[in-house]
This record gives sequence, structure tokens and C-alpha cells, in this order.
Amino acid sequence: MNRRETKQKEGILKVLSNTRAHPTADQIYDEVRKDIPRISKGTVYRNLQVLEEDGAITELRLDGTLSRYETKQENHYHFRCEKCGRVSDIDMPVDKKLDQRAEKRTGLKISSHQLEFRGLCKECQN
Amino acid sequence: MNRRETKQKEGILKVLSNTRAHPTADQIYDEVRKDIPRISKGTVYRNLQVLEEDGAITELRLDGTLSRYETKQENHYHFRCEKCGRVSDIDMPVDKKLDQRAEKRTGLKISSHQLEFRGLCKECQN
DNA sequence: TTAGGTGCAAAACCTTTGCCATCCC
DNA sequence: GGGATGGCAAAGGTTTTGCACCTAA
Repeated sequence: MNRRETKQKEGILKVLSNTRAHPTADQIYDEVRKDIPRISKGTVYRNLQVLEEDGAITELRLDGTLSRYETKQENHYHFRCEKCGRVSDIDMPVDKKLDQRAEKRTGLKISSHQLEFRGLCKECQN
Repeated sequence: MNRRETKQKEGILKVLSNTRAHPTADQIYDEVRKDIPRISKGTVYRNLQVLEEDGAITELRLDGTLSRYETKQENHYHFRCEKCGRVSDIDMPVDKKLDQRAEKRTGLKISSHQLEFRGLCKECQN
């Protein structure tokens, strides 16, 4: 199962590298299609899986129904606007002590945590 | 749009009141069907929406492709086993200072946060 | 009586998969 | 050449919806 470089895979990665919008698979598809009109959705989904397996991107499963994607980066927190649904990164250090604290209280083996803030983004505050 | 009490709605609420398992819509359907064999999935989904609108239950949208449900309670943290997928509540106070801290750093209007710990549950540690 | 709720089935979505053609190494 | 990848379309799985019938108030 040796991986190959293809223009489809590169196109998808390029879209994700050029945005901070945490797009859904469908949004990625629309964007890549501008460069590669005949690309199929199946290919987008397959490559998103492959890219995540290879550690190049992260699948965000914070919403429940739709997956969103971002290029791999240090674990960080997210913000979701309760009105418009947009997701953005929060520039705030990840508090690893939370894991230890929760581990002590529960006896579970905890390796990480995901945190999503909710509220109103700047545009939606008006 | 006055709400009515129906045995279907009561049955769904009863299932959620009697479990800590954060079941999916499908699991709720299976459980309710023991009491109300002719209930349909559409009715389950419709009632889950209604119950959430009325504040009786909460739809958990942290991680995963499937929505999970629980009866309404104080905001609290969750744990998801990375191996078996089970979700459980964490008995740990919600740190409201996190919201203030994030608000200061970002200028966003933050009203709450959702936190999900990940790791291995007791059963899966073996 | 009557507006809201139910059951059933079809539709709508999102994601995965099978198949064969195509491409990369 | 040969295995990995792509395009297309069909299949899968979850959730929503249209409609005729039912039922709580």
C-alpha cells in the first residue's frame, strides 16, 4: 500500500492549506473542482481519509452531522458561532492539566481532550 | 403549535431518564419499541427535536457522526472511549473561567464551552 | 371538533464502496 | 507491468418529510 502523489490529493491538500475556514468535504469538493473539474466526491472522501491516516490533516468531528477538516497542527481549541455555524481556531494554550485532573477524579485513562467554545462571532454580534 | 402529551413522547423521555448511556436515536428507537411496538423512527426523531426545543433533553454533538441524547442537566463534561466508543459523564466541575479567558484573548462573545475527554475506559484498558 | 401527532414510506443527505479505466513508480 | 488511485454510479446509513389517518385537549 505505497502511497502515490496525485494531482487530486495535492489539490485537496492545497485547498486546506489555503483556508482557515474548516471546510466540510462538500466545500472542499467545490473548491478543488475549480482546478480539477472532473474530480469526483468519492475521490475527495478517499483522499481525506488517506491524508488523515498519514497525519497531514485532521478530521474535526465536533458538530455531529458534518465532518470538517483542517491541516494538521498542534492540538488547539475551537470556536463555533451559534448563529452562523462558522468554526474558527482559538489562540489559547491547551491546558494539559485538565487531563490529569479528570484522570484522578475518574480512574479512566485519559489521553487528550477536545474543547469547543460557543457563542457569537464578530459578524453575528450585530 | 401547542404541545401535546403523547405516549410516544413520554416513552422516549422515559428511556432517556432511565439510562446514562447517551444513546443514539436508533438505540432509543429499539428501547422504546419494547413498550410501543408500532412506534416509527420518524416519530422518534420528531420527538427528539421537540424535546430538545422544549429543553427537556440535550443533543450531544461532540465528536462522532451520530447524534447522542441525554436528559437535560447542568452543563458537564464527557468522556469518550477511543476503542469502544462509549460516552460517559465526567464528574468534574465546569470551569467557567475558561470562557472568560477565551473571550479576553479573542474578543468573541463566548457563552459556553463543550469539553470531551478521550482515552480508554476501564473495560478497554485490558 | 380540530390542530397537533403518528405510521409508513419515500426522499434527502452525507459517506462509502464496487468496478473498471487510468496513472504513477 | 502492476499495484495504487480515479471517475462514476450505486449502495449504505442516518435523518427528514409528505401524506392520510389518528388522538389528545
